[in-house]
Amino acid sequence: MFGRILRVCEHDSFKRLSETARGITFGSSPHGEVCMAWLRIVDALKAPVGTRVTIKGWVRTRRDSKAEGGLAFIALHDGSCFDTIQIVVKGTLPNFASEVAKLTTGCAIECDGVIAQNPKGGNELQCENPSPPAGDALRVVGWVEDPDTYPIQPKPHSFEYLREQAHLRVRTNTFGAVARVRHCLAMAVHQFFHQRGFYYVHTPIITANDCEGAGQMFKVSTLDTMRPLPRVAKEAQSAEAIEHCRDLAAKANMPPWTYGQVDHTNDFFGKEAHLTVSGQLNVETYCMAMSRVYTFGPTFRAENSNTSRHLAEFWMIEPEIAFADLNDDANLAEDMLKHLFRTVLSERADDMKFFAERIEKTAVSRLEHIVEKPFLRVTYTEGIKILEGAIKGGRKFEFPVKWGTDLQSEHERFLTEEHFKQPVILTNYPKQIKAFYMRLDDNCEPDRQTVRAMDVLCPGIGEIIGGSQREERLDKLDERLVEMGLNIADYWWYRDLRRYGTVPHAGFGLGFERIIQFITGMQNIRDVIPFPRAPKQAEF
RNA sequence: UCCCCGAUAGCUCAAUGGUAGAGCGGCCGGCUGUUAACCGGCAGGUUCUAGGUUCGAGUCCUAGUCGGGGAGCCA
Repeated sequence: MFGRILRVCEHDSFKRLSETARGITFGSSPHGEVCMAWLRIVDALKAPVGTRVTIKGWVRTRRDSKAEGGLAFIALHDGSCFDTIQIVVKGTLPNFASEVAKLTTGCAIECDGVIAQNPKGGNELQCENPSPPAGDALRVVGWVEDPDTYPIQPKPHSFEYLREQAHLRVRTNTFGAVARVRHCLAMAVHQFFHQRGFYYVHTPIITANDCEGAGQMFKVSTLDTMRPLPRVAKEAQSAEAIEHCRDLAAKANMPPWTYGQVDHTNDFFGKEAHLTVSGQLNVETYCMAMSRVYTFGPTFRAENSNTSRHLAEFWMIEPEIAFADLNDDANLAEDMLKHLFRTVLSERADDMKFFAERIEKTAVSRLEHIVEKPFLRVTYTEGIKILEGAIKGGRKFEFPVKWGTDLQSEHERFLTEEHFKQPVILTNYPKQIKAFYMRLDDNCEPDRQTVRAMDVLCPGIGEIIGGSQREERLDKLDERLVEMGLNIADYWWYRDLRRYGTVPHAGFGLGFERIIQFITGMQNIRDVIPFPRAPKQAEF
């Protein structure tokens, strides 16, 4: 009767249905029975014509026709792919006038029907009651209570507006596509490292190191800072007075002030604690035993940054490789980026096609272009020469170009967007503008000392990766700590790595949201993370 | 944090200091295997907040809040 039907017959288990639907095979049932399987839309769009299935999802649009005694066309999405499936509902359904005709954008429905060929090509679902009838073929699972004020309409919304509707914006095609691409990339990151023998290390989110030194940190404390602070007046500070103050504070779970400073001895960790700004220092310890490791987790920066490329909470990927130098590090970064690009092009072709059509014309073509040829590698010093040459040629920059100073955004963008027009790995920066743990280059001119650092610059985004070979020599590391005014004692366990079996090693940090931005062409970083955290922004 | 721009119907935007408008969406009707459908009608407003200038402020001034772009910090 139905030509081809599902071989499997599942009814009520969400999990079993989903698993079954993935590996479903189609063909004639030996018993001729009618089976109703819940298919995700991605599978329904590929199912053979005549297959009888159930589909569940949310209405994107509904249009009506008076033809054939009344028809309703519903575009349904369920997140399984970019495309919606069209449900064609016959006017003969008992609940057609009472329910189907009243469906609006956002309603949740499930419908039974038969896969059919759409006159314009592709699959659609003919929703009709089975014979004999066994309940309504289209069932409304959840109504939209007031269609007039439902925030997501079937029309282009501004990203700024949708940011204020972050709990609903994933129902739009853009944010659905971003969510699938984000997932695809996260899986591809793990796949890339796993295939190359890296171990995934869960570095801590809370840290009591005050030595991370990468900008402003969020404080983590259980002290009740809402209460008045017992404090000892400067002129009355005696040992007894301070002790008394500490007692009071300990009993009240308050942060006592002594000598004008918060005393954290009563705090949860007994010392000042923060949210991590990087897993690098911790993951280096695992690198010195496991050889190839990486972290992939949330990272927090309390900087008051209001830009399209910064978040207060973002996800960072930080590999660390032992017995390796800066060149190995750059190779790893290049291989990883190319793996991510290839994976997203093949696994999320539907979403990438959308980004290329509606968000950024070159979204697909530039990735295809990039994976085909090696990244350029240029030293900082060569980069400066190129910039100086451009200035001589009449190019104007707001900031001066001078060896020994950090490159400004405009300089980086000039190199990657105008001069090379492709990703560039810039290496060997002057030591005074880089972190203490980066390895000093050998054989430098005395007044032009550089470190084995690298930045990967991409058109449109700027710096997407920052990395370096680490200083593995204890004496050199200590010199750098002192030079930068850091307290050597605070770094005791990090220094131990250089005392016990030290080896050359290297690593980098990749901002996960920035790579998603680069791939999708989404201009604001707040639109590539589900619930962005930024200054004055933590509503959801 | 600094510089610039903005805030008007559910959404996107108009409106010379002088009666608050359109498109989309919603509702009603027409047409239609439609698919960002189309055609007609209806409803929908404390013009971000608080002050000020003016006979009169959506419009000008001051402050604030929020949003956007750029910069710094970085990933």
